[in-house]
Amino acid sequence: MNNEKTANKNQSRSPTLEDVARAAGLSPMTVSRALNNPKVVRPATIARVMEAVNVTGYIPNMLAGGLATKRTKLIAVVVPQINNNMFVDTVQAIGDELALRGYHMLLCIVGYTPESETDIVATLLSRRPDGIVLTGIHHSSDLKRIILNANIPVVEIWDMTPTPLDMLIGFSHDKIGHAIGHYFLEQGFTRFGLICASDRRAQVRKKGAIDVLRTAPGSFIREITVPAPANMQVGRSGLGQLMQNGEEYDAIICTSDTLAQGAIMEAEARGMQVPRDLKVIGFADLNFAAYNRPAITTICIDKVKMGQQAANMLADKIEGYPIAESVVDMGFSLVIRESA
Amino acid sequence: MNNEKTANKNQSRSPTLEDVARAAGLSPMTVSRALNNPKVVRPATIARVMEAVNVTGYIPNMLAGGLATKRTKLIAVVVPQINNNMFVDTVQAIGDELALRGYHMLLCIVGYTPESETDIVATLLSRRPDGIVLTGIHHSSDLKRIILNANIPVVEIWDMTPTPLDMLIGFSHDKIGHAIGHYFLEQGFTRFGLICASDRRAQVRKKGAIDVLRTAPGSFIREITVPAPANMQVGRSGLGQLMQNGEEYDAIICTSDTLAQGAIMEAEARGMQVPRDLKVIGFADLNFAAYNRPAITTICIDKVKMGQQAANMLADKIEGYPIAESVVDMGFSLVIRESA
DNA sequence: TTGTAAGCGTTATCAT
DNA sequence: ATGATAACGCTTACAA
Repeated sequence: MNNEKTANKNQSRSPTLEDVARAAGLSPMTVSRALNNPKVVRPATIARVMEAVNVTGYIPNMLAGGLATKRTKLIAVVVPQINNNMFVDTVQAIGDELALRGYHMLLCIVGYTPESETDIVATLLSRRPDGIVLTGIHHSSDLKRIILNANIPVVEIWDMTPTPLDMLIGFSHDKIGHAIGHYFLEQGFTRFGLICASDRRAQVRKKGAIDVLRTAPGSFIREITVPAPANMQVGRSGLGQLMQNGEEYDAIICTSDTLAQGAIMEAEARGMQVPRDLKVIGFADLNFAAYNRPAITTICIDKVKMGQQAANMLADKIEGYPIAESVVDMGFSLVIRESA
Repeated sequence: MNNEKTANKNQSRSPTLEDVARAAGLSPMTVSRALNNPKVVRPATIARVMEAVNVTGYIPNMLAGGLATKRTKLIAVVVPQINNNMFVDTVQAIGDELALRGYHMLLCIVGYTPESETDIVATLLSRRPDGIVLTGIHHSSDLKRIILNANIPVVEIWDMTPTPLDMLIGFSHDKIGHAIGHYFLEQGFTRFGLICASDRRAQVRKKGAIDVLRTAPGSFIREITVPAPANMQVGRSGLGQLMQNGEEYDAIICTSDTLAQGAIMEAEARGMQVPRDLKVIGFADLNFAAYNRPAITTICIDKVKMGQQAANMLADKIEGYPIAESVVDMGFSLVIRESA
């Protein structure tokens, strides 16, 4: 009996290709082909393999597979946060779209000021993902080095630059700031308060707005930075600080809808009415913006589409399809509701 | 010159332990130890290794490592959705806590009615995660079989049963239903409408409430089921349907805050005022509930704590620490605000 | 403290 | 159409 290897193999060790092969009376290689490249194996053989797979309860080991093929069907996704409504739609869209394409999503939530984005990405790369999604375009040179060294497709999202690491889909925070500035200037306002999160992209939006607002003769501009991630409480105290010396404003520009919501609350707590006494504008068109009282005027970006396209750009590149545009500016739209 | 292997190795192939070993003049095994079990190697040797790691730009290959050790430092997380505010706090908490413990999170978003949860989990298991988080306690027998076969720790969340697959942290939907029922009965109401999502857990909450409401003499109860995932629009039309024949209600019970928000809007659109003319209660204490007008009375569960504990139970079990309680009922609290 | 050899479970490649 | 063999990059177990 030459089955010393067969003996005591029915442990809790999970079945391997070899176990399936033995059960089917085939070689492991044939089983592998039946599973991954069925068109090159005889239908009858495939049936035997499937039977054996069911009998054994075989589940492939993608660690071994990935090691051999250098393809993991894994995409790493790096975002600052998901529970503040900013990125969650995009993340879900990425996950959904990747699933359709047969990929899994390794999600890494790093906060707004990761001690070391480089180290985080390095551990992610140790899983040998087939591609990676990065939020934003500002990365350390170390990060750039290791990621280019990894030689995998990258999509940066939520920002805009003509020179991404690899591919990019996003929008221009600077242009958004300009649009907000012009919107208020056209209405003849001159006194502006800005509540800005201590987040690099938020600051660009703020700067863009200020650049425009400054062009108005006799304009009064006061800005304040609050810690990221933004929440309503921080928005309230932001407006409080802007008004602490009795300053009066025509309009308050907030770098997120969450801040805007807080600012509106604070304004009302101080006996003002929005928009009658004060205009407030937010950013991102978060899920509550349309239903707030007053409904929040804001900048809308298509977060779902951004996620879908990011996922597909990655999958396309991984699979060798041509990429029509590797830098995509999705644009944005001003959604005028009640608050401004 | 015995370096035929050394030659033409400076390709774009990413460096391996062997490359580092060669650069450091050590064996691969020593490099491995220096990296993973430094206390058994001489400090001077460690320094040489670190130097070589920097020079080569080495990033470990966890596929190979996991294949050898059968430990992946990967946790699979399965949730229905993240962009409806229901599960996102828990998911973020799981991810954050896992990161602290040195694990990565493989996130799988499956919707409320996955065609085949079993297949989805099977592909997840092919990554050989060290543990898995499942939302809910109702699984097919196939699913149970493959997951028990995989022989890894499992935590089920967001529900309650004395007999989980392995570990469990959640709360009782039935008890929540009861609590809501009693809350309204105590106020002497008799006419109830229920808007329930077509989601198994929501239906249990609904049933729990009805069981209590029925005990009131002369009670009038009307229920309606709306498709999951719930959104505000669906809540609006839900109330519309409940009232389409001119029925009048004292209170509307919604299986989520989102539905409640929609029901409130519809009530107001019909000229009613909440809570004066109609009470509305929701579920989950989603982020907007406290700030809605009127603020939504709801059931609060500690979603963050649930995620943290789920992550830690898993990591503890994986790492061999004892688990104090493998079934944790987190309870819930009734948050009385304005809407009911 | 460091090194050697074998094996983890796949697939690429070459034979048959 | 199927099989044998050698990687893939790491760690376990043992030896030195």
